[in-house]
Amino acid sequence: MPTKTSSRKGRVRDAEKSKRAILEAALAEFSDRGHGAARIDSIAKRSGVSKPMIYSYFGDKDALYTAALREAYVQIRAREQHLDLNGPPERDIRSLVEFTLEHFRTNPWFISMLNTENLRGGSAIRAIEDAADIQTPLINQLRKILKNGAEQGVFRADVDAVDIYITIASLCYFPISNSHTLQVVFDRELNDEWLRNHAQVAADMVIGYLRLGNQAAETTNTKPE
Amino acid sequence: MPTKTSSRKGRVRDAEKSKRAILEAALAEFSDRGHGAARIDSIAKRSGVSKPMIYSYFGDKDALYTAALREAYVQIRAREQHLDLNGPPERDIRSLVEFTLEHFRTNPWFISMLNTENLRGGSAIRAIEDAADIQTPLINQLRKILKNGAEQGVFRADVDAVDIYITIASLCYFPISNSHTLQVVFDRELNDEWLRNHAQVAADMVIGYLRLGNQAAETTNTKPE
Amino acid sequence: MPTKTSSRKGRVRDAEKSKRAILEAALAEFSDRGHGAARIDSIAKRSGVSKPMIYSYFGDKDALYTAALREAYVQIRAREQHLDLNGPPERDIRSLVEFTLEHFRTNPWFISMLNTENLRGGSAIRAIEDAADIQTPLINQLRKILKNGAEQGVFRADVDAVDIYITIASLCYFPISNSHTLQVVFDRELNDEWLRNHAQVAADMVIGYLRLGNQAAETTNTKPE
Amino acid sequence: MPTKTSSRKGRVRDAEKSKRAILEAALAEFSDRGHGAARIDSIAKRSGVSKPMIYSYFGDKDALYTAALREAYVQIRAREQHLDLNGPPERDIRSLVEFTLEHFRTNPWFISMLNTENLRGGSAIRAIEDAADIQTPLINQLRKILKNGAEQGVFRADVDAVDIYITIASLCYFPISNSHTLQVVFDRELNDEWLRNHAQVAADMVIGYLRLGNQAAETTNTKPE
DNA sequence: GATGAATGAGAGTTCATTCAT
DNA sequence: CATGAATGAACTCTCATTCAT
Repeated sequence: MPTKTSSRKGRVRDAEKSKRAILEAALAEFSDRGHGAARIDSIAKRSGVSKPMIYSYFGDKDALYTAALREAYVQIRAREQHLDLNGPPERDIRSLVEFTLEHFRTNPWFISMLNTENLRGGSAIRAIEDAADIQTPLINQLRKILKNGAEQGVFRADVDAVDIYITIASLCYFPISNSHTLQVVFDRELNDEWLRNHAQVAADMVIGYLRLGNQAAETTNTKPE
Repeated sequence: MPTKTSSRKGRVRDAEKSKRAILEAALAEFSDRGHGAARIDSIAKRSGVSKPMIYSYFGDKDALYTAALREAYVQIRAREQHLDLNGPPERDIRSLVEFTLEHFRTNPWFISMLNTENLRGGSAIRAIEDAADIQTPLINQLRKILKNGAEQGVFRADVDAVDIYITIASLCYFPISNSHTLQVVFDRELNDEWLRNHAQVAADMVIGYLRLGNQAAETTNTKPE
Repeated sequence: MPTKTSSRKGRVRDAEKSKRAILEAALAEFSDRGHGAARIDSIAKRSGVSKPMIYSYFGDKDALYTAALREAYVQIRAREQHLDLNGPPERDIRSLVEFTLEHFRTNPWFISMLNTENLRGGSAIRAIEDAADIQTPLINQLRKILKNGAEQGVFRADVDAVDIYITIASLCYFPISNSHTLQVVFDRELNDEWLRNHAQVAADMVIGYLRLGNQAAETTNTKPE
Repeated sequence: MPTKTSSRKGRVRDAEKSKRAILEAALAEFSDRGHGAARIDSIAKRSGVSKPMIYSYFGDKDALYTAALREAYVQIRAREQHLDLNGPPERDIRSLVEFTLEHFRTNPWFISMLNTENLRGGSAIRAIEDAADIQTPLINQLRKILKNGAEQGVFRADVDAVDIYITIASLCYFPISNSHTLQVVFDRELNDEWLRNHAQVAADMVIGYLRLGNQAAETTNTKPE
């Protein structure tokens, strides 16, 4: 990684630096405005790099969008690396839920990118070769917690980490991703306080479900006669 | 192509018919492709109405989009009218969750519209005057169930219907709205079977949370010291 | 063919008229500058029709180019309709040669289009469905003359009209199509006088070849031992 | 990739080598794609020389094109040097025609360059100072043959070598340069066999014209009364 | 009132050419 | 010198919107 100093006038002449600048600008632009409304011109301005460089480095708008989507996962993963949970299992689940919600709350561009991509049918994520490798580390943390909980006899053992992660993500993602419509339709402010409280509700739900002896779950997980 | 009558009432009905056709075409187009990629031309073709008519009836693209968003709520509300729950509260919650998930699964255009609108910052939904009035009837059903449950002593009484509805919606919405990315990142198919099972898990969670004597909730709903 | 009168300001609002204007402008532009250097903007200006109409009517630049190429053949064919030869066969051949050269000389855009197309590998002409139908009427005239000549015993009977036409076209086309390079390389002006004389030389050559009893031709048409 | 020597001569030779590489790449590119579609980038890649070098050596695209056009003549002249005819005049004319057609057939880039240049109006060829000096040696061969033929009494003496050369070139050039359109319009394959036969027809025509006592020529080479 | 015809404004993309190391 | 990095200018093509019959 050669750290060439940048020349006067802001023109970089350092391919790696320019690529990074473009990628970050693209991520910002695509998450701000979505794929359709994003403008290559705007990405050029945001990044301080001219349009032809963007095309030279990334190909076309779709390829740049795909790269930005990948970058969204890469960045979110990096931010998740700091989490390390070592408390009692129930405590850890609660922390994980809190972290997840806070994570989404403070990185709304990630939600934007995911929503944009899902609206577009997932073609870009499917084009990312290492997409499965890129999956959030949260899932690994969760796996560990569930294992510990089961070994300690506080959690049931018949649950799948991915399934549980999806419920946690659901509870943390939706109120943020859909806050605009929810606030208008329910005439209620989903502010930080509400979200903090919601995290506790979500944690309660998940923990309640994970506990052993939750007879409701056991009897109803199969369709009632 | 019904012969246009020249009577005043005939004209009026024709205008209404055109408006409806446009609205439905717009809803289809906007939910299919999002706001940015939606084409007025395509809406004209889908509806069989000429573009100038569209402009004369609705103003411009944004206004048409707003009307289509409103129409999305109106249609989804209509589809929800059929639900009427009268069983025991826990059973009713489960049915409500099942219905909600099924509802989202079979009306993906609604999810598309909501995601599109939230990505755009909610300006359109805020421009809909009667947005609060068109809120989903599900919330009313839920209110009734919670009241019954509390009166019958099976549910706690300190919960808010909107809050609970949001958790239900979260659990039912996210795995569908984000299915493309989830499937790739977790390399797992979120097919109908998975969703059916997920509905049970979601119901278990919500019911577990609503039950009286849920100690986890009691001890953790307040911030830890 | 509705001949709607044009409105003020030159805006035509007559699809057929606009199409014709575009086609003629395109033919002029493509023959003036070749495919690569032709500008849609310029065609818009030449035709008095806006760019979007061009795209709406013809698709894209390549399709427009193909249409212009076809138009070149159509127009040249129309101009050739006037020729009707009824003299003695030798006289008719000479007239045909003179006409052909004059034809190329006064319609240089046709040569430009053909050269452009051949440089491009012929993809457009192959895309024209009725290209074979469009072939120059000169060939039919020639066929008639050759038949008469053979019947009257002045021409040999073993020649093919297409082959002969190609030699006539060669002799008439090349000195015009390549006049720029020829003039510089041979430092000689290929002006109208030269061309007029050249037509006689060409006619002499062809007639000489067609005559019966041309022993040289007979003995050499097969490779010598 | 020969190690560059640091000696003066080595440098010079490297520069020459680069120039040659560029010239050949440019000739290939310009004849492959025409002036408009030729890419400096592609020439850089083909030649293995960087773009700034190309500009430093040749100036700009047009200058490079001009140099490539000159190179085309130089190369074609070199290839023509091998021809040396010493047979009887009629035989030599036939050989010259055969050689010319074969020459065009096997060096289609030359035809491409000439057509491109003529489409562009000849500005580049006029800018080549020594263009008249690089004229094809074929003309000199022809001059010699005509002189011999006249002296031996087999050819008329009143013909001009350039004029005759142009007719020969016409007959050999056109069926190759225009093969794409001819094949489609006449639905006939102008393959190597056809071309071989065509060379004999062409030779017959020219020889017939050159022979003494060609009465048709005598009576018609002057304007008819 | 209804619509085919029309376009201004702007988007993505390309390429000859130059900069700066 | 030699070259990877960079861009201004221009081109093709699109689309929301309006005109004129």
